Amino acid sequence: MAVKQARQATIKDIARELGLSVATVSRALSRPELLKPETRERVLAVAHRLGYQPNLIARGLRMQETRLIFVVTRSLSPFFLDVFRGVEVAAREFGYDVLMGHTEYIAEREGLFLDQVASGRADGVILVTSADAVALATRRRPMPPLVAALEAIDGLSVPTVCIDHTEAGAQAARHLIGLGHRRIAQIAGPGQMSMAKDRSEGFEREMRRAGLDPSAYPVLSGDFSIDFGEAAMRTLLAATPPPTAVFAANDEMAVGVLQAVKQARLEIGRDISVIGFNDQRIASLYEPQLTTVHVPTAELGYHSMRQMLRLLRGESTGEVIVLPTAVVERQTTGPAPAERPVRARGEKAPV
Amino acid sequence: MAVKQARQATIKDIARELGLSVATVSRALSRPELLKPETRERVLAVAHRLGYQPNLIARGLRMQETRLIFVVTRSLSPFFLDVFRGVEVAAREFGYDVLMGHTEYIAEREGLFLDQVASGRADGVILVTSADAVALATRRRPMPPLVAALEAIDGLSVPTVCIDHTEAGAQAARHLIGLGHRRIAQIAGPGQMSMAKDRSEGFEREMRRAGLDPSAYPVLSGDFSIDFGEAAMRTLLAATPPPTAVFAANDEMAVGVLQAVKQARLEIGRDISVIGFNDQRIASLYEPQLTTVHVPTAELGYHSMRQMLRLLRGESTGEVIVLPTAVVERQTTGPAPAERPVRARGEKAPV
DNA sequence: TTGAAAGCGCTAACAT
DNA sequence: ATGTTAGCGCTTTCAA
Repeated sequence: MAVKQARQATIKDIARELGLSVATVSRALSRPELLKPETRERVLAVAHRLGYQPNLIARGLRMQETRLIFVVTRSLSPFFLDVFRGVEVAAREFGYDVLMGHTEYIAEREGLFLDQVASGRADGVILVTSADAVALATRRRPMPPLVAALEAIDGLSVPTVCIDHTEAGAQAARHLIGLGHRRIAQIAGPGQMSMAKDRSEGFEREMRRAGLDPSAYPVLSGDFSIDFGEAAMRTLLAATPPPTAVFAANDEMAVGVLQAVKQARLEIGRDISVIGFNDQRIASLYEPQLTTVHVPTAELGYHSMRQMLRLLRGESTGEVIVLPTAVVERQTTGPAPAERPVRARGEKAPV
Repeated sequence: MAVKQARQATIKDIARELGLSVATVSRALSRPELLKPETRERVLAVAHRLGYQPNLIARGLRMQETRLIFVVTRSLSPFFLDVFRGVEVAAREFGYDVLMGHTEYIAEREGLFLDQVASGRADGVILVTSADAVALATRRRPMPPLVAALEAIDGLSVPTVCIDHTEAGAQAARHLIGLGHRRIAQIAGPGQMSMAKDRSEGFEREMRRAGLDPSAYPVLSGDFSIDFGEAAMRTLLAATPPPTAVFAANDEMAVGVLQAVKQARLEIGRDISVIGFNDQRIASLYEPQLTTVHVPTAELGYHSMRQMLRLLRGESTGEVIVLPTAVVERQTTGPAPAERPVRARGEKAPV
C-alpha cells in the first residue's frame, strides 16, 4: 500500500479530511482565538499529523509581504559577517528572517537584489556599502525599501546607519600625530569608494592642521587586500627618508604593511608605527596586535535593521544615524623614533 | 500632477494600457516566440516604461518552483564562506540564486530552514554540516530536497559531497609520524560532531599503526575556537614530558596552540610541531605559516550545488562524492627534536 | 496570434 | 463559530 504522499499538505487537505472549510482551517492556524477550542484542536492535530507547513509563497502573495530582508554586501569578508550578525539580532526580535547575498563588487548586482524585492521575494534590502546610486535609482519605480549601512549612498536619500568616515580618518591621524610622528604615509582604499575617500580626507585634513604635508608620500590607493598593503609598504620603505608611521584604510592592508615591515627587519611600533581600520578579529589576533580604528560593526547591522523596520511601517525617511568610532591602541603604534633632526618648515638649520 | 506610482506594475497594468489580455502579456515575457513580433515589441516597450518586474512570488506559486537554494551553515566562519562561494558559481551557471543562512549551532534551526523549503520559499537546502539527522527527518513529509556538504548526515541517505574525515585525520598523523615524532597529542573538535570524531579516529588509528599510544596525552575536545586551542596547549605543555607535536582539528585551534607555544618561549617547528586542519586563509597568513590539512572548500560547494540540481531534476539519490584532502607542509612542522633517548617498548636500556 | 478562464495556497471581507 | 467568495499576480490549457 504505497501511500502517495509526495505533496506538501495544504489547508485544503486538512479541510477535506475534517469536513471543514479552508477558511476555518486558516483561522485555526493564524487566529486561533476565533475558533471553538475543540475545532481548533482537531485542526491542529490533523495539521500536525499531515506534516503541514504553511505555504509562505501563497501567504506572501496574499499579504503582500514576506517578512524577509536581504542583506547585501560587496564581498563576503569577515567584516560584513559581523554586520550581518547585528542585523540578525534585530530581525529575530521582530519576527523577520534575514538572508545574505553579495555582489562581488559588481555594481549592477546590487540592482538585481533590489529587483528581487520588487519581485516580491523580500520586503527590503539593507545595502552595506553601495557602489552606484545612479544606476540604483534609475529604472526602479517605485524604489523598494532600502537602508544604507556603513556609508551613505551618494545622491540617494534613504535611511542610513553609518560611521563618520571623515572623522574616523582624522582620529587615526591624531593618534599618530599625538605620538610625535611627522613622517606619516597613508594607504587608502579604492578610489571610487566614497567611504575610502572620506577616510582619506579626514586623515589629510588633520595632517594639514598639524602643519604636515599629506602628500609628502604618495597616497597609494589599494583594494583592501593584504597583498596590496604589503606591496605598498615596500614602496614606502624605499623612500628616503621612509615614513615612521603608516595609516592603512583597513585592517587587512595594515596586516600586509606589517608583513613588509617584518621582512625589512624593522621593529614594529618602534621603527615604524602602523594603524589600521575596522578592528576586525585579525587585528587583535595578529602578532603584534594591531592598533586600529574600532568600527561598531554589529551595532551598524542592528540599527540598520531597526531602520528597515521603521521604514516598512512608514515611519522613517532619509534619517541618518551616525555611530561613534574610536582608536583602539594596541601594539603596533608607539612614539616616533628619535632621529637626526629634520627641519620643520621655516626652521633654521643649526650652525 | 502627482502621479501615483506607489505600486509595482503588473502584467495587468500593461495589458490594460495596451488593450491586450494578461495572457498575451505573460507570453510576451516568457514565451516571446509565440507572439507577433510587433505585439511583442509593444508589450516590452510598455513593460520597460512602467519599470515592470515580474512577481516571482506569483510565478513561484504557479510554477511551484523558486529557483532559489538556501545554503545553511552552523556558523558564519570564513570557512563556510568559501564553501558558499563554490555553491554560487555552480548556481549562477544554471540560473539559480543562492542565499546563505546559519543556525548558530542550534540544531532545530536547521529544521526551520527545511520548513522554509516546505513553505515554498526555496527549492532546496544545502546543509553544510548537520547536527541532528533524527530531528531533521522526523515530522517532515515529504523531505525537502536536501544535500549534505562537508560531512554525511548520520542515518539519513541524501546526496552528499564530503571529504574523508577519517583519512584526513590519518594524513595528519602520518605527516607527524613521518617527521619522527612519537610524543604526539591531539586537540579534537566538538565531541558531538561526527566529522570531528572521524578525524580523531583516523588520527588515532594511524598512531596505533605506528606503535604509538593515542591516549598518552589526554584528547581534549574543543569548540574550534582559538581560545580553546590556546588553553588546551597550555595544559599539554604542563605534561612531563610534553608532546613534541600536536594535531589540532581545525586551523583556529591550531593558531591558539601556536600562541601558547610562543608564550612558552618554545620554538615552533623545532621544539614543537603543529598541524592544523582546513587550510583556511589564516593558515598561510599566520606567522609562522601553519602546516595544515587542505580541504577543497570551494569545490565542496560547487559539487554540492551540482548534486542539488540533479536532485531537483530527479536524477540523483543518496550518491556520495568524496573529495581529496592533502597535507600542506608549511612552517610549523619539522623533524622531531633530538632528545634524551626514550625507550621504545621492549627495547633494552643501554648498559 | 490572441483571449477567456482556471487555478497555484492562502487570507479576509462578508455572510450566516 | 463557521462557511462562501473573491482575489493576490502569474502561467497555461482550451477556444476562437
